[in-house]
Amino acid sequence: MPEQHATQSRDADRRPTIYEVARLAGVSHQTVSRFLRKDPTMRPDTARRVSHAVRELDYRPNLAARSMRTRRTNRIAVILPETTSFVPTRLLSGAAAAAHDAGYLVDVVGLEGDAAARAERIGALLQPANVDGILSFTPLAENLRPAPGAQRVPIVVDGEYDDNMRARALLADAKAADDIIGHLADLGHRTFVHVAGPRTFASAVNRRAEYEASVARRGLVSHAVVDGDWSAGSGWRAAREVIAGSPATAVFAANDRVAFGVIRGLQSSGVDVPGRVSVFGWDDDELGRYFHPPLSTVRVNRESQGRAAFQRLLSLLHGQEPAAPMDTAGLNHLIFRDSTAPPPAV
Amino acid sequence: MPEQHATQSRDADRRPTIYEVARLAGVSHQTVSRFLRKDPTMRPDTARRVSHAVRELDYRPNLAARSMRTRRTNRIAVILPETTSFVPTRLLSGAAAAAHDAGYLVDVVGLEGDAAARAERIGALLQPANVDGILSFTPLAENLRPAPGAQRVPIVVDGEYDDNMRARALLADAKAADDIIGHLADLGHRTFVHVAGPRTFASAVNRRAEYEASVARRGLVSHAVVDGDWSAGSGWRAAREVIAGSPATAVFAANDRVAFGVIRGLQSSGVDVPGRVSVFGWDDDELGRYFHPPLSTVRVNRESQGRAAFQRLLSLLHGQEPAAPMDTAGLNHLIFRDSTAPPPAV
DNA sequence: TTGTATGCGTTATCAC
DNA sequence: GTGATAACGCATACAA
Repeated sequence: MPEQHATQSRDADRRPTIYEVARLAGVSHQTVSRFLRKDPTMRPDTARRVSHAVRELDYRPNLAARSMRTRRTNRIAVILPETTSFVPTRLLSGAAAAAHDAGYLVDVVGLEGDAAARAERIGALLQPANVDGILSFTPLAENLRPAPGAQRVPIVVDGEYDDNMRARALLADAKAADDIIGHLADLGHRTFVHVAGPRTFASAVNRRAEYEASVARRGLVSHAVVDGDWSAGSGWRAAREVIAGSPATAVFAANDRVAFGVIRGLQSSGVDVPGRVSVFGWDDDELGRYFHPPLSTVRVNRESQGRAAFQRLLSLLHGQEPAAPMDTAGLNHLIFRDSTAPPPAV
Repeated sequence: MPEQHATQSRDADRRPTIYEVARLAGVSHQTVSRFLRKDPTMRPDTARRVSHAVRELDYRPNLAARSMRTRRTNRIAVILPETTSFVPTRLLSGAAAAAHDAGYLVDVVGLEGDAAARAERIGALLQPANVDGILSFTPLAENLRPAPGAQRVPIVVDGEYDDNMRARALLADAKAADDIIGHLADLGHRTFVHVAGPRTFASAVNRRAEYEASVARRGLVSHAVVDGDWSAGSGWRAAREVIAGSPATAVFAANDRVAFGVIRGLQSSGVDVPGRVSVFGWDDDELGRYFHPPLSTVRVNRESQGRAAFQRLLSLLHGQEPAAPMDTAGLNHLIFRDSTAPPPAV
């Protein structure tokens, strides 16, 4: 026999539903639903009664039930790169904060070590019924891309251009990378090395591409591009194995951590920084100010980059095209300190 | 008129449900449900037909519907400290990976700047109907603690002892902090300074408490405890304003980043490290190996700490008491490098 | 071994 | 302005 919602008291260990609220307020559950949806066609008096009952029972909506009916989850999934040792935390913070502000919950999904069971679970998660949108901070493998015919969940991959070649962070990144090379060239440098980040990071891939493009455009020489992994160790090794003793006089490091390793590696090889080799970092890690020498770098507002990424997703969710390319100024900002100087006189 | 699930074709832009699968496989939706739940009482032939239909339609379960019926969400919420500039990422990675392995999805919630709307949303999220458990990496304010009479969602606050005074990570932390003081005391140090982390981090609070307890136990002198914020800057300021010129000969920094600031701050004041003052860090940040001098520190496996935190939550979810205090060895490991040495001869 | 009926908590539709 | 009723997709109880 179907339980009568409004007449029978429910188990004590269960959260109240709109039926309990309705009973207490002396209205129908429907009216409670209206109240929760802030329906303006309610008599103020009724609203007050309902409101009181809601507080009295400390009612909280059941999100699953709501989502089942509305076909909206108010959730987004954020996909993180598989490198367990390095999470783009500012990006995540920014995106999560923006998502929360917009009323969205955030599911985080790591892509590390895809056990079959986890892959299946993630596959389920990324369905339209389970999540409204996907924000990825790592390039998506084919298996996660939308299936051919399937209707797709809106996806934004941070660090990839959209169909109209608009991606604020990317344009800013490209410009900054180009500016770095330009700055070093202006100082007189001709031969460069880039210590790159892992290819699972869109930012690393794009930075590397722009480095190569910029050097080529300017008729300079790229002595080498060394694969790195964001670690100081990779910078250290690049310094000792590739840079020291090479004709390169300027190094563009994928980030400050790598730059730190490069500097220390060069110093350990008796190579003066910046007397013999200049080093440029990226991220404006606070530590850079305390390095010896203080590190030239790029200040990136990753928080707002994360927020911007979510905003792009939000536009998609609203069915709008992402807004026109946003103002890119102020996102990245070059900071010149003592790790860069003119190359030694020939 | 109620739509007949099995007879009528549904909108093309909707994911298939078990009804579609059932129709294609020529069975009832119930049988499909059995298949998905891996019910062993199925005839292999039937299972094969269903399995085929599932793949054919690329069926994925609707998590909301499932959770509404089962009263389990298979989700946990992870609460992060409000400091937007610093997310305990390894902890998060470890916890998220463990959660995913156990079949749980992870919702991240930041506690930063609680606008009313966000607070409400978070309040909703943390209901039993919406999440099976809560894992917090920050001490919980009263407003988030379970209401008096309300049945509660299992909560684990990493860095807080449980009712039986068991918390693997904590015990390990306390031991390591005590070991640091012991090591420095063995070297001959008598007067100490601790540069602490922010009080919104349980780890910082506990580390500080253990520092004070250990110094007192050993009859040593704590010249000062300086409030810091995990930043190199806070270490730098502590060094120049408090440590340099003080009688302290040993500094226990809340983490490596702070330690780096302390070292550079001391050096900038003409104080030799470790000749005049020894500095001990915490975290074994890779950069510490490249510091000048290389940094003595504590290797912490934050990944496994995160995993352990989730395991404690999982025990609660299974209705078990958390297992007996786990082996604490191997979680923290002191690393002695050149930033610590005997104090200057008196 | 498989099928039928029903409820989970919410919102949408349509009466009144 | 408010109420009755029907789905949403799935899993459980029970019947066959």
